[in-house]
Amino acid sequence: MTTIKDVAKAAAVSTATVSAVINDSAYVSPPLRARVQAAIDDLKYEPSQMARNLKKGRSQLIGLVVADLANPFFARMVWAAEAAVAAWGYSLVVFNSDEKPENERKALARIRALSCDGALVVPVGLPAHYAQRDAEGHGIPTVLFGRIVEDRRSDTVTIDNVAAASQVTNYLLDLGHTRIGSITGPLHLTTGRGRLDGMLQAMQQRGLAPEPGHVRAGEFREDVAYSVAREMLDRPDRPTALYVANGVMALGVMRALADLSIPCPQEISIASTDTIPGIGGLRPRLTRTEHPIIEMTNEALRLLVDRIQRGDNTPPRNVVFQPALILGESCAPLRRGSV
Amino acid sequence: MTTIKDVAKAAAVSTATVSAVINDSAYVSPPLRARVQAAIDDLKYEPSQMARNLKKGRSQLIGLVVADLANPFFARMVWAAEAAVAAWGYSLVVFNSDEKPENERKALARIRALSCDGALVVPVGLPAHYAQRDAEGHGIPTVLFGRIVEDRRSDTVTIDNVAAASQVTNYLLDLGHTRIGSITGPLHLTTGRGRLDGMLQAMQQRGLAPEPGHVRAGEFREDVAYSVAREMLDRPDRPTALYVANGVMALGVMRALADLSIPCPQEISIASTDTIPGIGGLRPRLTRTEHPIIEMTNEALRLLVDRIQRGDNTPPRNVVFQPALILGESCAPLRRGSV
DNA sequence: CACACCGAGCTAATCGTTTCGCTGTATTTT
DNA sequence: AAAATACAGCGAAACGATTAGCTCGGTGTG
Repeated sequence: MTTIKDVAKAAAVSTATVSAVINDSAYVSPPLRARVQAAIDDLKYEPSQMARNLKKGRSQLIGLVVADLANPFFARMVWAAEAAVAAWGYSLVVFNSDEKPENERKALARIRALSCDGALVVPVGLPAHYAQRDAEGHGIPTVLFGRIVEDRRSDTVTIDNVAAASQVTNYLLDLGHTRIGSITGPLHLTTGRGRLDGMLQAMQQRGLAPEPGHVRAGEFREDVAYSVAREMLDRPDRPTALYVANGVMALGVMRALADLSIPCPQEISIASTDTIPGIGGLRPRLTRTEHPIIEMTNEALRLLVDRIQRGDNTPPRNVVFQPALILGESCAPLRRGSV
Repeated sequence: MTTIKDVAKAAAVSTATVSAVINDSAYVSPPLRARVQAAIDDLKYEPSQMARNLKKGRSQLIGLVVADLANPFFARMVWAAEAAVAAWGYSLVVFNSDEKPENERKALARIRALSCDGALVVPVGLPAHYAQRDAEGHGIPTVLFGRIVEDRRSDTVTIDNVAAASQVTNYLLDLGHTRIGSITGPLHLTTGRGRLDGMLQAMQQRGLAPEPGHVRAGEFREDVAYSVAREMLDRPDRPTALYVANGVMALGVMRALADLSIPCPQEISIASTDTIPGIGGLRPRLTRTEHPIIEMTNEALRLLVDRIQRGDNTPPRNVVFQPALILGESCAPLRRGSV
């Protein structure tokens, strides 16, 4: 590899001058500058980011830890994040915790070891880890995404899960449904707990409550939702409407309905928070809330870059986004007599 | 941050000894070792990968450049790649070229600047760029994925596109279809060209050829496929069966069918190469080939790590995977009289 | 008893940059 | 004309680690 020294030698100048030329960090007379530039081009010299970063104490790297890369929601987040960090001049190092605290720990350790300038994390739920930013304000700037954990030291960007769920549930209630079931995610996550709570709240406000067997919580996974749905919907006392907590689960439920030959929305109404991008071909189209992943990701990175570049030490900010209800054809008014 | 010097001072030893302890690279007497370890724990010292990498001339980073992060196929590839590189002890830096040569160039430049130890690239098609590995064998080990470009210096991992397409087309032909159309990708890519060729070959072997208006090539995108399909299928002379070149495009076609109220497979048979993971809820289930993304990605990284770790300088290897035909319900035998 | 040898740890050079502070010259100010 | 200021460029010390080579006692051998 050709180094700055080679260039310096070739141009018969000092390395300091070469550095000044490539960084425009000091005045260099035109003729000299030209000579140096010629040497650079000639030797096809490219400065080593590594050495530069070691010296400057930064890495131009941003770590992204998502909870489940197989989930299209997070895949889309990677997409948005890559575009955003590239625009800011950083590169994105991606980690998948797969909902496992142990993996998350490893990822964060790696992020520290690589001296990433910042981290965007979808936490799997154990508060301890994120204390990167310790008491004295040291540590890697971190933004927590999507899920709230007990950490008053990081910025957070989340969605209002309770509102999302109750919005969807209210829609089902407005259609006349009262036997509403739910399939939600892990209750130790705010995305799981909050959505279930929102659903329960909405029903409670109308003096209703779901039947015990109609409330299920599992993992945010297609196959889990599929089996839960098959089991719940195969019984005679099945609900007339079902609230599903996220996009992949909704897909699992639709698959179960197809397999059980239960027509939707004729026999059952399905509504969910979150959806999968690009499945417009799926009929019936899902009634669901849509979450502004891209805006959320951009905002998260804006916060992060703020901290990184401005050494911003103001108290943590917590940005909460609101979901939007999008109507599909997966819900129908309750047919009298089917209760 | 605490450095190796701090630890050395705290333990009253030289930095060499500390280094020996953390790397197990030389014998250190038990008592001294203990003292050093205590100092390390005490100061919560973590060696800086950056400094270490600068010295050792590697970065423990692998760059991944995909052609379209918004495509679930590549999202899944990221998922598989992250897992694989983590298992090998590397971290994954992700780039999206978005099918634009300019972005790809930037990504590769960045990969070089970061001194990534290797690169896995889904090329957008211009051969020049990948000449990282120059004549003298220098440059970053690179594996080209999915698409073939004129570069005899890199390993490649691809799928047999021609076989995939002709397999699918033959299936349609076996069902009696003769008016078969196709919607494929950009013809400058082997994934586009090859699939179209495979389809044409299969027909040719039975003495058939598609009608000119039934052969369309566009981008590998849902919305593009949607509009092409709408246009092609809204006409009276539409084909009785349609071959679609990839998963997202198939989704777009299904959406077009839904919007046009053309029942599938009753009125038209749809078959594709590639599909989208996790859309089992979509009915009818698509008849398609499935591509072993995970195995392909693992294999690609195996090749890459081989080159990196063994400094393997053997001639480039080209691994070609075979797709598997999976039957859904999106195809039906040709109804007599509908030709 | 002198010799070589060995084991345990240290010194210092090195990786490829950036940057502080210096030098020697040229220009301006008094 | 002397003093002050500015300018262009250089030398060398960092950044935080690794590692070749050295030192310095202690042991084993002839």
